[in-house]
Amino acid sequence: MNIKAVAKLANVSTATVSRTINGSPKVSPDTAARVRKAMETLNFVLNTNARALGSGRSNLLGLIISDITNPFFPELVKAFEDIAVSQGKEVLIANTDYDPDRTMHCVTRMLQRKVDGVAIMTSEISEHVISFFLKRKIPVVFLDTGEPAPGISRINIDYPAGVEMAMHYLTQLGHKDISFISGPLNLNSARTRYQAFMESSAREHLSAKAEYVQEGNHRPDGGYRAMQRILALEHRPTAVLTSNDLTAIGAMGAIFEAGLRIPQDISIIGFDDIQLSAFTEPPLTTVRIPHKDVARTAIEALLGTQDLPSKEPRDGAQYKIQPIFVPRRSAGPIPGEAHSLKRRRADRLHV
Amino acid sequence: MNIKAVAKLANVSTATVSRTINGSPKVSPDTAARVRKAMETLNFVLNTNARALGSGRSNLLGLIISDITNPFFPELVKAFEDIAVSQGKEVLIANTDYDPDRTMHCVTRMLQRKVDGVAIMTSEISEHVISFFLKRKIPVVFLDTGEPAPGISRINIDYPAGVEMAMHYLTQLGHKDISFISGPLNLNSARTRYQAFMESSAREHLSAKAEYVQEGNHRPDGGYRAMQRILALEHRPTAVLTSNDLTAIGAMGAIFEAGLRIPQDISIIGFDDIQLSAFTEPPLTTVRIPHKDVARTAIEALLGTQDLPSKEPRDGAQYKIQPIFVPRRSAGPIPGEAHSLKRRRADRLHV
DNA sequence: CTGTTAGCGCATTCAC
DNA sequence: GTGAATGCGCTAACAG
Repeated sequence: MNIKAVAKLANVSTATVSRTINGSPKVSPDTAARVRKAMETLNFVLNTNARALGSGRSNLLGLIISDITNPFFPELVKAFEDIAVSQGKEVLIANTDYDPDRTMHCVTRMLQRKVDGVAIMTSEISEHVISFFLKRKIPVVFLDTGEPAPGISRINIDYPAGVEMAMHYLTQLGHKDISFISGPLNLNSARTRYQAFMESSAREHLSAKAEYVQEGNHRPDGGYRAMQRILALEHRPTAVLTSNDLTAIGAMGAIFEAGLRIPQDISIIGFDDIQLSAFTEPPLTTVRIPHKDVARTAIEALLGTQDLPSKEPRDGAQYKIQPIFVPRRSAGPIPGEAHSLKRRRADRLHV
Repeated sequence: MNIKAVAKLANVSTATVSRTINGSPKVSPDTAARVRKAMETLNFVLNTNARALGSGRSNLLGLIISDITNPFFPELVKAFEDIAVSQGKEVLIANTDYDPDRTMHCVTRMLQRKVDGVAIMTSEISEHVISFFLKRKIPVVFLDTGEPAPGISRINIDYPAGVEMAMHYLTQLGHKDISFISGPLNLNSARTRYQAFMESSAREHLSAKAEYVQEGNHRPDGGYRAMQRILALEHRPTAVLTSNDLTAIGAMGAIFEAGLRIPQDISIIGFDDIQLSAFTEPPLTTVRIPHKDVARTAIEALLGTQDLPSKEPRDGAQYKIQPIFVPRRSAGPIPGEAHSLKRRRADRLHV
């Protein structure tokens, strides 16, 4: 059941079948119809491997992420996939699990399958690894860090701005002692957020005690443990900013277990705005990374201007994405002050 | 940079290169070494498309799921992928999004890429669709429903047992008025759990008021809304069982907003045991579906039926997986009773 | 508009 | 052990 069988049944050549499959305009409508009917009756399914081999194009877009288990990524993956499919592309996903060996394996897979482009959404990847793509002239788009270069575009999320929004919100509420629970500091992505916090903290002239910064692991258990350490401090902070929502959720558990209330006793703010954050108790105030924008931008960068309505440059483009502050109920005035919140807050079902 | 270039550099034929790549024992150690060195210096990467075309085998395992955004699935995907990779296979993932059209598209993708087997982890798929795989003798393993058949294995999670454990736990705590928030009842997977509840409810002689069962959507917002409806009832239940953890988390939000306490005023139990469930406040009592077992079993079923010489499709096996009850803190004695919990409960960091 | 032909890169008979 | 030759299913010139 290959193209030849279809050709025979439709009384045409394989070339004509191939043309109708690919929607070539130079096929007469009725032969096309005949071919389509033949495909139908034969239950013909195109062999993508053969097509890729023959044409050189795979119609595959690679997507490398750190850990599918972090809820931020599935949402990103879904958006990426939706847009890719709408552009006639497919997506090959690979998890690095923060492991260099495994990362190399992911890259090899991408190379083996001859992807038309790769979006690298984990910053834990060496420049050496990227060179594998560049040598083969495979477009690369990066999330998070660094400068654009020939053949490689960058999407930078404005972490400093995001952190600044959160910090400003807290200071406005009277907070002066603000803690930070970072991600694993051996990861670039986590360090970026950490540095943004340190800078913002200095800018606001806050007490930057070393013990106010605790390292987590971007998962709830790390946030839980880090928060326990913070709660054990002699001078406890009145607010905590976390490197991602999962960390915040873990931290909230530790706060409740200590018999404290959120936000009356301690305020907490997350980062990412995963779906669940609207449904924690209290709903989590957070800084949203607009994942649909990230996905759209990544695909735009990969495919260039031809296939998408926008007319951005293709090579070495740089995109900056602004996070969005989402005030919910986990952050409030400092204890003892009846500061009334002016800004509208989001509820569970809306923004 | 193909096999031919390697062959030339190593002074051998392409056949020999192919053999050393595939670890054929009939290659002399030192020619193999020479070939490997040549591959190294040329940065040779195998073209998987060509290999699949030439050999007929793709080394790809398909995995069809409903919605990557539901946290249960990433955990499953990860386990599946880990095991597949350890077996020298790769994984092609596809989301149906509960959409029949999109489901058909997923199946087509699998067929096009010539997968060696497919694990279908969504029950929303018609028998007609499966026939596409069976006709091509592609092994299929199903999660959730139905009987095994030639060429198709089934993994059944013992939902009735899981529901029974939860119900028994609640009745033991004195609960008689137990609500259920189902998933979307047009989905088989949701209906299965719903029916298990109804049967268990009848068995325990509980008040099976129609309004005690509310339909959700397996996402937090559905649980939230369904819970609001339940709380508006004149005779409010003392406990709620939900069709999955996400639903439970949404429901908890509604309970708190109504000014009620968990579990003092109302108990709640989830289903799945996603990672986050240990970190809700209070930690969610739930029924765990052991996703690693599911993944391992699925791959076993696929690989076991694959490389067999028989041309007739082998009869599919049937596997039954037992859920595990995970008592945490969201379920307690009925209001007003000082019933003390005998059983040990899991904390946030352990089981 | 349509057919013919020659690869794409690899696995796999067969010979040697 | 190794090499030469054939074909997997499709696309892409090039003719007509």
